[in-house]
Amino acid sequence: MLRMSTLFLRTLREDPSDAEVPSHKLLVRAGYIRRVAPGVFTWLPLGYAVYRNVEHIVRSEMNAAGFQEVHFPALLPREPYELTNRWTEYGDTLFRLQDRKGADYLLGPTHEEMFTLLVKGEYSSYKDLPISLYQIQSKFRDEARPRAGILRGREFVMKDSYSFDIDDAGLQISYDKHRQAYIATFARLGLEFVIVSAMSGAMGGSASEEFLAPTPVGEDTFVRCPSCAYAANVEAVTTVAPLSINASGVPATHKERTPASGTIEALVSYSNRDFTREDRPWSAADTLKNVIFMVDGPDGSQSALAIGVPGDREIDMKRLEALLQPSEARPFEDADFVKFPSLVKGYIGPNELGAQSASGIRYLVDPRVVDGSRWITGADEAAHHFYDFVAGRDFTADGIIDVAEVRAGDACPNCGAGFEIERGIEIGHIFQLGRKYAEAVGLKVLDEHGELITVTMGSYGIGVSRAVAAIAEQSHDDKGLIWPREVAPADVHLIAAGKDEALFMAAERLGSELESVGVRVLYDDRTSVSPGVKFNDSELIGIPTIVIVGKRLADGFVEVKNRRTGERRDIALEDVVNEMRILNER
RNA sequence: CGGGGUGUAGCGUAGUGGCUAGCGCGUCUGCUUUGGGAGCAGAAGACCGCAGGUUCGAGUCCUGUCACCCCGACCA
Repeated sequence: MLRMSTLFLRTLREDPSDAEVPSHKLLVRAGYIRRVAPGVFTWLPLGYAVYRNVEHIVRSEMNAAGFQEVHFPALLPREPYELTNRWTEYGDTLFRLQDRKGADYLLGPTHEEMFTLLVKGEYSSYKDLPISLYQIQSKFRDEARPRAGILRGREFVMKDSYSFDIDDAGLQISYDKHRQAYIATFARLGLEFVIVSAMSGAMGGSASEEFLAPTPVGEDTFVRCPSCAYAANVEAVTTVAPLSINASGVPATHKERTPASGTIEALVSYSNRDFTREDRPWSAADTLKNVIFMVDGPDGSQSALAIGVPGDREIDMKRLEALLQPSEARPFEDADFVKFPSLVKGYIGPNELGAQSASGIRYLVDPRVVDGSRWITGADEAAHHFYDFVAGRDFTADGIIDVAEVRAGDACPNCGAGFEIERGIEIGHIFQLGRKYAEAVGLKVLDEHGELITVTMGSYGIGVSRAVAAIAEQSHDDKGLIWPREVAPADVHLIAAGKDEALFMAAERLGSELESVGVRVLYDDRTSVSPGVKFNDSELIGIPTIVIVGKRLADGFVEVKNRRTGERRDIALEDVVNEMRILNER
C-alpha cells in the first residue's frame, strides 16, 4: 500500500513554465517526472510505476507472440556501425564518446547491427530460422531539438524487435505476427491508435506501417479516409492522377508579357484581367510552378532536380525528403542559379528543364500534370509566361513525383472519397527491412541445398516511455490525468477525508483488505491535509477509482468515484472490497 | 542549424538607473482548522545565468558568453 504521508511526491499547483503540451504539464505537476537536462527525465515513484506497467504489458505481449527477450548494452563500440556506414550516416544525432584509450564508442540510437551480428554469431542454418528477438532498452539520440517532455526525449526507452527469415514469405509471416502483437499491446495500453502506411512504393515497396496515437500534439500528420479503411502518413499518401484530357480544343500556346506577376496570386489575377480563358476564370491550380532543388547524395554527390506542381500547392519537404532518402534536398540558392544561366528565377518553365534541355536538369512533375492538362507557366524570360501550355503537346517531363502538399478533401486513392487530415504520435513502427543489414554484416545461412543465402529481416519498434506520454495525452481532463486501469500506478486512490480517528482506522483497515485481495491501493493517510487538497491531488494523479472514507462513514458508507466519468456512488463499507475486486477483474 | 523568446528562492512570478530585491505557492515552528488547493503569528530560503563594461550607484543600460523554451528542418 502506497501511503501519501511517506510517498516521495510533491504535486505542483501551477504548470511548469517550460511545459507546453498537456502530458508534459500534467506529468510534472502530478509528480511523475522531473527534468534533468533537455530531453532527459527522471521517473519519480508514481511515474516509474506507470512506466513499469507499460513495460510489463509490452513484454508480456512480445513473449505471448513467441519472441525472445535479450538485452544489449546501451554503450556500444564503433565497429559494428562502421559495417553499415551508420557511424557517419547517423550524423549529429549519434551520441559519440571515447574511452580512456581514445577508442570510439556510441550510445545506441537503435540496435539493428547488434542484433544482426548476434544472430550471425550463433546461427548458420536455415533450420534455425525463423527467429524473432527483442529488447527493451534505453536509446540515445542527440535530437536537434528535444521537445514536449517525455514525448520526444534524447534518452528514451524503446522496445525493438528484429525478425530473421530465409525468404520473403517468411518475413511476411513474421511481420504479420508483430503487427498482431502490436495491436494487442496498444489495445491493452488503452491507447486509441491508427495503423497507417508509412512508406511510398517509390522506395522499393518494402512494407512499413506506423501505429499512430491520434492527438492534436502529435508530430506526425496522417490522412484517414472517412468512408474506407485507408490511412497513411502524409509522406506515404499517393495522389490519384486524373485521367488524361483531350486537349484538341485548347488554343496554341502563346507567350505573354505578365508584369508584376511575382506571386502566383498576382499572376492569376493579372491573367484573369488580360488573358481570360474561354470557359472559366483561371485559378492558382491552373499555374504550373517549377521549383528547383539541390539534392545532396549520401556519397557527397550533388545534382539539381526540378519539380513542377500546380501553383495552388506547396512542395511538402517532408514528403520530398522521405522519397529522396538517404539523399537530402534543399531549395536552390542564388549561388546554385549562377551555374544554370538559362534559368530565370521566378519564371522557370518546362522548356528549360528536363534531360533534353539546355540546363539538363531532371524534371519531374506532380501526378496532376497529366497529358492534355493546360497550364500557365514560366517562359524563362523575366516577366513573361506561357499560356495554354499543354502537357504532352507542348512539353514532356522526365517523370512523375508525388511530393505536393496533401490537403483535407484530396481524393482517397482507395475509394475516391475526400480524406481527412489528423495528427498523431508515433507509438510504434513495423518495417520489413529486407537484406540491407544482413548483407552489410554478412549474415548468411545454409539453405536446404547447401547454398549460402542472405537472411531477410524485419525491424519493429515501440516507444515505451513515449507510450506513457501518449496515454497521458489521450487521457486527461482539466483536473489532471486519467489512467487506464492496467497502467495506473494503483487501482484505488483511498482517501481519508476528515480528522476523526475512527475514520482513519476504518480507511486503514479497508486499504489492507483491498490489498489482501490484490487491489493496488494508494492511501492518502495524511492527517494535516484538508479534504479539499486530497480531492484535488487525487484528480491530478489520475488513479481510475477514488474511494472516500468520510462523513458517510457514520452511516456505514464510503463514497466511490469514477475518475473518468466523475460518477459517485455510496457503497456500504462491507461491500467495498467485493465491489473493487469485481471492478478490477472488469 | 535558421527564426523568435526567456534567464530573479524548490515552483510560479513582480521589480520608471537609487535605500535592506517584493509577492503567491511550497517548506519549517506554534496555535486554530478538516467534504473541494484553510486561518493567524513567526521563520528559513536569492552571488538577480556567467564574464566584462558604462556609472557616484546596475536585477535594471551596453558588449560578449552560456543555458533554457517556442516555431521550423530531423525522429520511437
